[in-house]
Amino acid sequence: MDRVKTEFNDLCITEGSKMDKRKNVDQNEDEGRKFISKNLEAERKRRKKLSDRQLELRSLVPIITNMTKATIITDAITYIEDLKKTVEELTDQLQQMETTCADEEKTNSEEEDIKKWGTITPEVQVNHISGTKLWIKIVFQKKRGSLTKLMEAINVLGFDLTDTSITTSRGAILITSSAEFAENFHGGLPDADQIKKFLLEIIRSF
Amino acid sequence: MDRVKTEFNDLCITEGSKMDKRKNVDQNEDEGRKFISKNLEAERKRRKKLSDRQLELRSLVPIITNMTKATIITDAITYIEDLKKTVEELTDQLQQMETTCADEEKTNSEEEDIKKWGTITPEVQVNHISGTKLWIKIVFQKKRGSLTKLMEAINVLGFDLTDTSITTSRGAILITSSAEFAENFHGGLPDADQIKKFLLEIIRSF
DNA sequence: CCGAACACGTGAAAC
DNA sequence: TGTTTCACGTGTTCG
Repeated sequence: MDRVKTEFNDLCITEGSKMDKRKNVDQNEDEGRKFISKNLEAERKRRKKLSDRQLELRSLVPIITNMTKATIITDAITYIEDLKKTVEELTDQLQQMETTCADEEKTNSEEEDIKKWGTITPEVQVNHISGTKLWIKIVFQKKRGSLTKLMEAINVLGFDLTDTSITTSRGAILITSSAEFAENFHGGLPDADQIKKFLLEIIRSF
Repeated sequence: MDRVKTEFNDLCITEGSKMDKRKNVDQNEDEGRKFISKNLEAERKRRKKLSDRQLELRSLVPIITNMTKATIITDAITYIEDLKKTVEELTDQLQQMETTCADEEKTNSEEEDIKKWGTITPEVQVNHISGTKLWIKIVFQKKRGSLTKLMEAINVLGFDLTDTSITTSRGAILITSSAEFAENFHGGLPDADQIKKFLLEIIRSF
């Protein structure tokens, strides 16, 4: 693959088109005399250095379409562009990841803040969703049998809890639930505010 | 900064050291005649192309220590190395992120597997921990009022649930809880296996 | 003046 | 064959 080193070290005499601009010509002889340019070796060195650099660059680039000098640079360019692109994509993904995980940790910390309150202020939220469906959130300080009593009370109200989540921590209980009003229950659907007051009364009675 | 374009388009005649290896020399004249090499323009074009490539490469690299050709390539090399490094770091970070988040998602997927069973096989686990403390795990298919009834049953047994976690999903209920036997309850502490059978009976009665 | 960097034209080899 | 790519030596410019 490597080209044969040309051993062409013949002389080269330049001739000006109009004026004789020659500087390093041997004044004594017009005849072909051996003359070496001053910067011959320097130029050789420079060329070698440049060649080495290009070789090094080529070794870094994974895909090489052609060994030629121009294509080496082209491949390097495309490679750099690819790398830039991947870096962008990765940073985007990582940022998304961080934001999502940050949200989760945020809720966690919020919960922990609630836990650290020590004594919980009772809280009841009742939201009417649609038809016989309600969304309930209850927070209260746990006591002996309080959860069972609350369940009984809810059952007395004529509700059934669906998709319930109950979290207890350090003596506090947080309940969020979708509640559905039992159709076969006697009496009409109570008002959301009524339910709220009723539940709050029960919790406070604990 | 740009070097002045040398308008040196003078002719160049090469002279062999011993033998005359000239090929394209005008045979009629030994005197300096205008002679153009065949691939003169081609070479010019090639050089221009190469120069353009290098210019393009230089435009991509952000930090440039020197305008010289060799340093351009060197800077490109260091830039590529930096990009590689950042890509590695980012992939590592992202992998860590994914693994940590994967754990959370794993539990989720496990739950989802449970959800997909469609019909749940009732399951009760009761483990004696210490003294009056038990650990209970209950899985069963939800029905109207089943949760309340279970709570009542547990209350009847003389237990209070502490640190309870109730998860409901697609009609299935999973309860894990630390249960404490009420001291003031009449009768002795039942056997764990007895409790288990009792709870299982209740669940099956739903 | 010297060293570094460059564009140039050229011959030769490779495809 | 011709086209392309390369290394070479050189003149020139700039610091």
